[in-house]
Amino acid sequence: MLDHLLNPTVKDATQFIGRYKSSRVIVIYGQVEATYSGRAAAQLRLMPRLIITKPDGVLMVHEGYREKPVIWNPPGSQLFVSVDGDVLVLRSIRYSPREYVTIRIHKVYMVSSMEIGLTEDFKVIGTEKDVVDAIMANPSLVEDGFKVLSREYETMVGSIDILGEDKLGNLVVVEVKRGEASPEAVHQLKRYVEYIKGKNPGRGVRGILVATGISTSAYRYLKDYGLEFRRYTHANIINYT
Amino acid sequence: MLDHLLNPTVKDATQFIGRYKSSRVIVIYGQVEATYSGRAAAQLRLMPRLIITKPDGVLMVHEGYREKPVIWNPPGSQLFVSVDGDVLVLRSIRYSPREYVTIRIHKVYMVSSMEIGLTEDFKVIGTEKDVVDAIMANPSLVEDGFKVLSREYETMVGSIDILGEDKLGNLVVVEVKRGEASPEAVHQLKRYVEYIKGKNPGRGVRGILVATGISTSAYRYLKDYGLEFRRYTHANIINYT
DNA sequence: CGTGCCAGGTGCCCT
DNA sequence: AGGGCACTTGGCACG
Repeated sequence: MLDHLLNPTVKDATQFIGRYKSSRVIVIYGQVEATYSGRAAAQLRLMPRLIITKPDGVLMVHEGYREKPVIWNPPGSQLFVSVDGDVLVLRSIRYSPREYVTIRIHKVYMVSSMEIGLTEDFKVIGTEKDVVDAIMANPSLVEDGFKVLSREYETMVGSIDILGEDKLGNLVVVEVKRGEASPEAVHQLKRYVEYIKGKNPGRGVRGILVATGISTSAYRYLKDYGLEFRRYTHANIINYT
Repeated sequence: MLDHLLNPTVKDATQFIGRYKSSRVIVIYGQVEATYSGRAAAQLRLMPRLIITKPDGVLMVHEGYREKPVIWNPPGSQLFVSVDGDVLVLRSIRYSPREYVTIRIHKVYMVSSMEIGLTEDFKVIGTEKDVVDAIMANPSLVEDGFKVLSREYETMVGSIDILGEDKLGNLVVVEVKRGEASPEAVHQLKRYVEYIKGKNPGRGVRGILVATGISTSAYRYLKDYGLEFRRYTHANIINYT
């Protein structure tokens, strides 16, 4: 199930990788230099690093710190293994946009591989969708008397999370953020409100930002624009998901 | 330099991880279940997976596909190792925001570790900063006769990449994007232009979006708003970085 | 396949 | 520590 080679020859390592690269996750500890070129470009000098490949084409070069790889190609890339003298060479091509990663491994300390699956039904709880779902099920989470007219209402300037109506008959644009609302979210809401106002002359239009919190600067914009904020907590929505 | 254990006992694996967790990268192949809770929540049932820890506190649970870990905690988190019967337990705490990852490893196929450094002077070429640098060095990249007045000009609605003046004395707001410009970039530029117009009544104010390309919808907004687009290619700027 | 947008985004720089 | 923003953003759903 788990296969590995310690201090393999270049030839053995090449064979190992060739055998498993399209069906398994492969982990390589090695003395590595690497380059990336495409939309941008970067270069890494020789140093011990960790290489990971996955059967979907993922290629990552990890260093000793940080969560993200320092150089990578995403799923859908194609991996080629070859030998250049004493150096094991991995080349990865991403096709759209065109991006190249070349890894030269001067010394392989270990290469290992195991078949690893994918959690098909993986689900994160507490996403924006969950919040919108909860509001759809219980509109009063926005405010008393709120009625939903439409979800994901498409406009020329983007799609509105929820378009509704308050108890006085005003149109209400609701923008939902799953976390701390940023100024960008306020600008977004303002755009929607202006669009709806333009489409419904003479009718009252309000904008409500629903989020777990809001930054001070975002709150300032919000007030300047005459928009409103409604805080929710996980506890508010958990009963409706 | 490289250390590893094959099919270790829980006790040995625990010792191994405890010994290296604050100084080295550790890779574990194992039969794993995991939970995450914090701003959101998620759960993984027992399955073979790949665990990686780094001395800066990074903890990642990788599956057989995708570039990103399915569950993780970022740098700055703290890792605790313990044993629960026959199960190796990794608990990770991120402090701000408070988030918990718990990994239960029912079978360790292999645990390995190596000291890996960090490329201190790592530099990506072709970022937005590079483009702005190039314009600062050669303002005519924006247009003939363009003069820079200020970089990162701070306004109430965000910071303007470059504020300048054209040969006719109009103020020019320049927004730089390193890739394909999205509608969001156009809205951003529009905000800045409106702000500058408000601050400089009676003065001509233009807005120019500088990017390698622009999406069709973004271009429509741009034209609607009376803004301008200036394409650049990597070749344009490479001489000035 | 591009287009749009959320994400537990992460990382970087600044206050 | 928190704010603001770029990112080779990645990932997903949808036209």
